[in-house]
Amino acid sequence: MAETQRQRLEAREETILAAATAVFGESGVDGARMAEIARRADVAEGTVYLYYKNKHELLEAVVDRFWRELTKGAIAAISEGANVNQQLHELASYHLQSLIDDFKIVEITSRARMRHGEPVRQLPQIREYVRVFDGIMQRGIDLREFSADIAIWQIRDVFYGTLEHSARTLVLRDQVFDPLVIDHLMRLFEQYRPSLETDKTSGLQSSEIMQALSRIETKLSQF
Amino acid sequence: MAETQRQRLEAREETILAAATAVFGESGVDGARMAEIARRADVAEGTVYLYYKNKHELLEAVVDRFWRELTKGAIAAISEGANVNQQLHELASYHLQSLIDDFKIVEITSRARMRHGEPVRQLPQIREYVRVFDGIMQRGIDLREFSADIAIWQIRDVFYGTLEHSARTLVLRDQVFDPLVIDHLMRLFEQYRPSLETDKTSGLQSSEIMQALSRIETKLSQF
Amino acid sequence: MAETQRQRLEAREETILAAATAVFGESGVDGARMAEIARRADVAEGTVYLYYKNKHELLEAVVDRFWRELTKGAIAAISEGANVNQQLHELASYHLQSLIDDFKIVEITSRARMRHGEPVRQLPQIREYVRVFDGIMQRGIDLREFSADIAIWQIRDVFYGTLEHSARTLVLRDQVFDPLVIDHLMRLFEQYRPSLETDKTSGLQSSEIMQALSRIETKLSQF
Amino acid sequence: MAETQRQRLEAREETILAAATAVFGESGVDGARMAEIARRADVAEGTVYLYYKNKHELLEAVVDRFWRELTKGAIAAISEGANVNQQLHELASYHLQSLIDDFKIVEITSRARMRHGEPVRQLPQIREYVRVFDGIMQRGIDLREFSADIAIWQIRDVFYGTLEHSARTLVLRDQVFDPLVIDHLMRLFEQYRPSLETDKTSGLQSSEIMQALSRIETKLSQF
DNA sequence: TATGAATGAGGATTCATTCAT
DNA sequence: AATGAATGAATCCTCATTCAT
Repeated sequence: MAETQRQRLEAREETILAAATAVFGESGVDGARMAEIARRADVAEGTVYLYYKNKHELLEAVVDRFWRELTKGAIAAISEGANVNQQLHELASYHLQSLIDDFKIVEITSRARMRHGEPVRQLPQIREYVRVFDGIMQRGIDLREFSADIAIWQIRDVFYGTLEHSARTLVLRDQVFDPLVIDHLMRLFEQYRPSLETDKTSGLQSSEIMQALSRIETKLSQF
Repeated sequence: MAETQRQRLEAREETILAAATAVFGESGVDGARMAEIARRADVAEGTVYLYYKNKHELLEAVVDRFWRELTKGAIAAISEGANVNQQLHELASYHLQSLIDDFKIVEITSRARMRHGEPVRQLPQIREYVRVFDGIMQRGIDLREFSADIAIWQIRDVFYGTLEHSARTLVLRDQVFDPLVIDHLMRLFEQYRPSLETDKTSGLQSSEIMQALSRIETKLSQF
Repeated sequence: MAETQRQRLEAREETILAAATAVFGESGVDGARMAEIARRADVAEGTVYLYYKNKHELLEAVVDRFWRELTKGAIAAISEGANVNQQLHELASYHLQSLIDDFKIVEITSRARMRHGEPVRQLPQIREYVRVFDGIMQRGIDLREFSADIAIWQIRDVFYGTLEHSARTLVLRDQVFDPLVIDHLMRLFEQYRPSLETDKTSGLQSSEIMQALSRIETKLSQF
Repeated sequence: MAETQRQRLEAREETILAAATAVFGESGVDGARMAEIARRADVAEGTVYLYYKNKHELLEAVVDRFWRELTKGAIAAISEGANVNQQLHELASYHLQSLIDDFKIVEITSRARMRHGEPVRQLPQIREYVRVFDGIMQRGIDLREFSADIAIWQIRDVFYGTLEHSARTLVLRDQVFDPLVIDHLMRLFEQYRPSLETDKTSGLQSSEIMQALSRIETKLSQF
């Protein structure tokens, strides 16, 4: 009984959060109406305030949930056994698709960072999400797939920056996911690989090619 | 006399625009109060409406001016005689610094794109600004400093995306211009240089092989 | 309970409507302030908008109610069994008194007819009110108390026109109901009674001759 | 020169008045914009205030002019030598047509009567206009064309009330001048004629018929 | 006398939040 | 816990009027 009761509450909270996410996404922070959120969640206006103190806290919850879900999805999207390159490819694809789907929420995120008009450094959920990328990169370095002297934070800016900008471009043009974007980005990452002597002398036996082939094998082994 | 009169009007319009830019930048579109803008421009509220029909048109004017000025500044920042690499370096530095200074206006730009709630494809001023980058890249290709087979739009996403993301990171951490960001970005662009001699000797160029492999991977990932 | 709740809402709506009627009556449409209406109804400004979408809809409701009540009152004022003359007398008295009491609302009525700046032909409530007069007149014709060849719409203009003009005159002079006005109007209506016996004996009825002459005059005046 | 100067000023005043009349007529008192009036008069906004202290005084001037012109027109419309009936016919026709043309100004008249929110008894210009009707009626009494025991003010209410109401009806239905309205009204006035013995005994030799014939003769003599 | 840019008070309307039921 | 009617502060915009030129 108590269990059922609690479950009902949690389900309702989730319903409200989903409705809020949709409305914030469609109308932006200031365009979103608490009444509309309540209507979509099929609860009374006052009920929303039983779960969230005010509009800003609801926004925070929406943003929080969004990045948590994004993190969960990212982890799920990555093939555990795959090599670093493959994983980056998967993460990039997942990120680009997510941005295309929910660009508005990402834009809104900066608003949730505000506390009394002053910006808060960084949301912990985003830190968590970023950690997925960082983990892959670090593993790449550990596995000598990436040079040890790269600065992950710089590459991170390239990775997420490029994907965000690409997503915005695509969304503005009503276009959908474009694999070329991912391919181009991944090719860029070749630069971060450690330079091997063999690389420079031979044309075909380069490690790049070997790596690409290994990724393809990995992929094939998944069927 | 008539000249003086007109100049006074233009000066006043500029004052209002500057005040609006500041207030929009500090408070965002919906947070900005017309009364505050008027106060800062030291005019009556009604006066603002003599120059701009409503808040949204004022916003459009602000955004328009911002990108126009940005374009002017970018062109001025680029050394005409310099080589392509140097020009890109200059543009990147200028762009990063501008973003750090006026990040909010960039964020706000998307709001100015709205017409009757519906988004407009692209603002002509931004197209103009982007053309500066495209021009340099095209010149790079023409001068054989870049491979002829690169897609400028993809590189553009990397360039602007990385700088925007870096700027946001820096701003969030209250940091200032970091030359490392530029250096890293420029090193990344080495990749777009034409293949080296060794590549040209082997019948099948490694980059072509890489591209073919990439296409295969893409295809595979779609299953 | 639910009954009580609904009653409370209806009572409140009525209170607002009454307050609005008073304020519109005193200050005219544009002179009326929503804040003043709310104050008189003893509700918050926002509350008015829960019941009426905007000022114009409130005005429409006020006008609608006025004419409905007028119709109700007119029907109540007429002695059902009385002869046509008596009924007309009662209606005229009731109408004159109503106009003296609420002249401003009648004047305002034309404003409620506006939709998007364009006038609407006729309000259904007024049509309903006018039907009371038309009914009596028709009954008078049926009962041979009035000639069959009268045009009700013309007599209607005389009836309401005279009463309205008289009411305006009285109100302007701060005077009250004057039974002379009614008596005079009723005496005028004698004219619409069927021709007397003497008329019926002559082959060509004098009224017919008069009508023919009148048509000739009309024709002549058009040159 | 001084003459020319004064004429120029008077012409300008007249232009402004004409523009104001048009705008007040189209948009009503509160709907009328001083800027629009100035625009139509082809003067600057401030110039209007050189001629009229404020909007209300301009309104008063407009109404004043309207009724003055109406009086002038009415006097011109009446055939000096004609008999009373004919003159009433002419006045009624002129009044109905004027109302159809400028109904809005008549409605607006009541607004010009306001002084500090309190209504003023009656405008002198209207008194003047009404005198035209009264004069004809008095002459009718003097010439024994009307009974001596009628009350002119009561008949006046019938006359103007009927015409105003008819005009409103016609305007609302987008119709034009309808001679039937005048005919009906004039026939109603037969009632005010002194009752003659001969009237009641003979069917055809009634004074009414004679009078109508005399009106026709009058009319014909005008060609 | 004429101009028209500038003023700023005023008002309709919205909507986040509260609270009696 | 849930409701939704009520609140009223807050804000964009209009426009009659003024006044420096």
